[in-house]
Amino acid sequence: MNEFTPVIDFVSRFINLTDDEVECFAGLLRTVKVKKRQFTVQPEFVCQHMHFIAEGAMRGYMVDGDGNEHTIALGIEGWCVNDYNSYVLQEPATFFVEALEDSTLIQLSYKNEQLLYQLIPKFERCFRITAQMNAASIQQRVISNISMTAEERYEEFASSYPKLLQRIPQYAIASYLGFTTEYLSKIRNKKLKKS
Amino acid sequence: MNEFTPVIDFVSRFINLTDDEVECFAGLLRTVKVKKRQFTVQPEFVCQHMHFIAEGAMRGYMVDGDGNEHTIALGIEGWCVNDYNSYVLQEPATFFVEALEDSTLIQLSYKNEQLLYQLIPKFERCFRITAQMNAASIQQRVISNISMTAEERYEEFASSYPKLLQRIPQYAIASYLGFTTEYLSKIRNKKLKKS
DNA sequence: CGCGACGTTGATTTGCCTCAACGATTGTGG
DNA sequence: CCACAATCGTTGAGGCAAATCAACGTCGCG
Repeated sequence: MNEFTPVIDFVSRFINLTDDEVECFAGLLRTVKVKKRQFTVQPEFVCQHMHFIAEGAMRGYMVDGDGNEHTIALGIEGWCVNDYNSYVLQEPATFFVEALEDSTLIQLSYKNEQLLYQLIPKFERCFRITAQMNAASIQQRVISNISMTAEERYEEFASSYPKLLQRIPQYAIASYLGFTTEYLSKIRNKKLKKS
Repeated sequence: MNEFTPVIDFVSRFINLTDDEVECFAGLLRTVKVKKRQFTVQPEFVCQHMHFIAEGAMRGYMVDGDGNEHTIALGIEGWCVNDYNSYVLQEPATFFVEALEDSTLIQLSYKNEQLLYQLIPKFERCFRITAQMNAASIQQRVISNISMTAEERYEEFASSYPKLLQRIPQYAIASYLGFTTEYLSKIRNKKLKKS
């Protein structure tokens, strides 16, 4: 039981690790604390680390030509929020990742990830499975975006992620679901009247 | 050079295989031919295979409560179209995958994929990389959906996938981009007048 | 040939955006 | 510790992008 327990528990859902392997893995990790509003990823900079959220909440978003923000990803404890394109291909990032609260992150550098595959090859398996599950869940989001109205997407979000609904600010949820904060406000208002 | 060359070339972009390994891999593959309008995936049935398109075109789509079709994925030679959720988790599928043309597919069964990981562990790496790239590209689609207008999405699609624009029927493209065929028709009309 | 699949066009409607103004809350410097 | 600003959410009026509905032309195919 140590600072890295959350990640080790997560990984253990996909592969079994010996005590030695756990120690080796932990040796490649680092804990970092970030303050609310601090960035872990910024456009133009190559994303050097995966950040597993041990405590706190993060948000990934882009800013379009009209200055509108669009939330690409949201996450709390147990999730990773990252510009995968940038990290995987080691190219400059195209969007921001920002802390919504003071947070504790467990970071694995790109270099150490490559080292990890050499030292303990079964981690390829672990990250294959998580990447596949991740792809599947993003595909779900595409389906929601193209097939549901704003109100339906809000309903789905509210029932799928009640915890996020409480903790994440409205503007982040609205831009995640693809509409404006004003419209979100109207949806909520409408719901209240119904019940 | 044989029937499986397209897949082997694809895989070789990510990992190096010896001749023995190529032979072993090929032993786990099968070629199937499907006719236009034939399904390779259907709701309620667990998706048992990955299908690499050697020749032809495929389309994944769902039908919503109002009977409207929504295209989730499109693919031609060199792509895979699948219900990843169903395949990865071995759960019943939630949408259809259908041939848009008479097609030749190279299939790898779920069982054989697991076997492959035991026989040649570096395939974990290959599928990790493809899954990560897949996740990154679906994430791009989410960004387009939430940040661009219908017309802009059509423009982006047309310039990114000129080949698909020629080969894929309009109704499939429209429902892929998240609008109606009528509206797509109007966008095209407008473009013609401009030039 | 005749039917079904596919695309087009026009009239009307609507879901959601834009803009603007206004409380409530949080944070910050004097 | 208060004043003032910034952040965040709400409300309303008006506008536009895209949907809906309906009718029609065209092609390919059984």
